Amino acid sequence: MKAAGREEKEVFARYLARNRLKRSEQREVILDTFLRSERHLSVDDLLQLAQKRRSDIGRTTVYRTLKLLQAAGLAQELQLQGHSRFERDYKRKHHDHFICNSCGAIFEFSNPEIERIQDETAAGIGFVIQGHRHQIFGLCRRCASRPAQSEARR
Amino acid sequence: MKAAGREEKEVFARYLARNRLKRSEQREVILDTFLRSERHLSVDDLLQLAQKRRSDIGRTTVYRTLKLLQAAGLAQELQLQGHSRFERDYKRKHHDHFICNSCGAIFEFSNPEIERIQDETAAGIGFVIQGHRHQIFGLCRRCASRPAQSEARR
DNA sequence: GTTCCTGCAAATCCTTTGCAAGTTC
DNA sequence: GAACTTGCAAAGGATTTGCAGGAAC
Repeated sequence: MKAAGREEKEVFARYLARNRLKRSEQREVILDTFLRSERHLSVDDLLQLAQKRRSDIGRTTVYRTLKLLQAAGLAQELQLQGHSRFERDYKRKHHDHFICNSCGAIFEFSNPEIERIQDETAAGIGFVIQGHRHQIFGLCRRCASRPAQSEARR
Repeated sequence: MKAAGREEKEVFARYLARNRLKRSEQREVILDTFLRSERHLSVDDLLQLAQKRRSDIGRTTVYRTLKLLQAAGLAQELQLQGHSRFERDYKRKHHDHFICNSCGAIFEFSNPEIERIQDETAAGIGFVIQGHRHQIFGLCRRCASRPAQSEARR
């Protein structure tokens, strides 16, 4: 696989150009790593994966690059309980999350009905929606069926 | 007003007894302050209000007491963007929140339809719901109507 | 008296910032 | 060469923990 997220890379390049920022190998490695991962990555996950490819990448750069990716509309931050995770955001339709308290797995879901009700409720009180966060915690099928076993990995 | 949350105070007393914990004036002041406030308090809000009544109450004690209140089912933590706020939880029906990005105001709402859809969606993937968080960010009616004015207070 | 509480200071955890050296344009 | 990046170390902010003295039971 060579073209992992070609479109996103172009978007990023344009974003950098538009803001008179420079490309760098670190940024490219981080973005490519981010795009190749399907999971919902924590900063540490991303740092470790990126370091496999270029061991001198610093945590600071990962933080900074993630900020850029968010600004460019490529990544979205998921603020969970104590920490954050990041997921791809480019051309993805809006969705919410189920999060397993036991194994940490994250499942996405979306429901237009819920969105509609939200919009209507907001309109009812004159509230202008700019964003929202809808997370459902509990046990995934696997963890629910094998009760008191492994604890969270977080 | 004398009986602010009499029921909750009893619940707390029972919680302490059941866990072989002791009562203290600090805990009582903090709980009473918490119960008298209608707002969604931050730790600092609560600390300041409590200190008006007993100036030597420490921030640490507020944190610790809030933990107890949550364990006793009296308070619930609302994890917002960077910080947390706490609201009463005893015998309150479940609800979600609209949060104004500009003035920080918090409005509650609840909608059984949304809950139902959540439950059904969860059932569909064998997910056992233990809790959820549904927050909608944006501008409240007041802030939406007077555009670029005051910034968040947070 | 024993056990629990409290406040302070120190320690954590996660994230951001200052800065000197290295890169990109 | 000017402007931007990087990694490190230090700084921040929120919350937790260790501990000695004080209160509750």
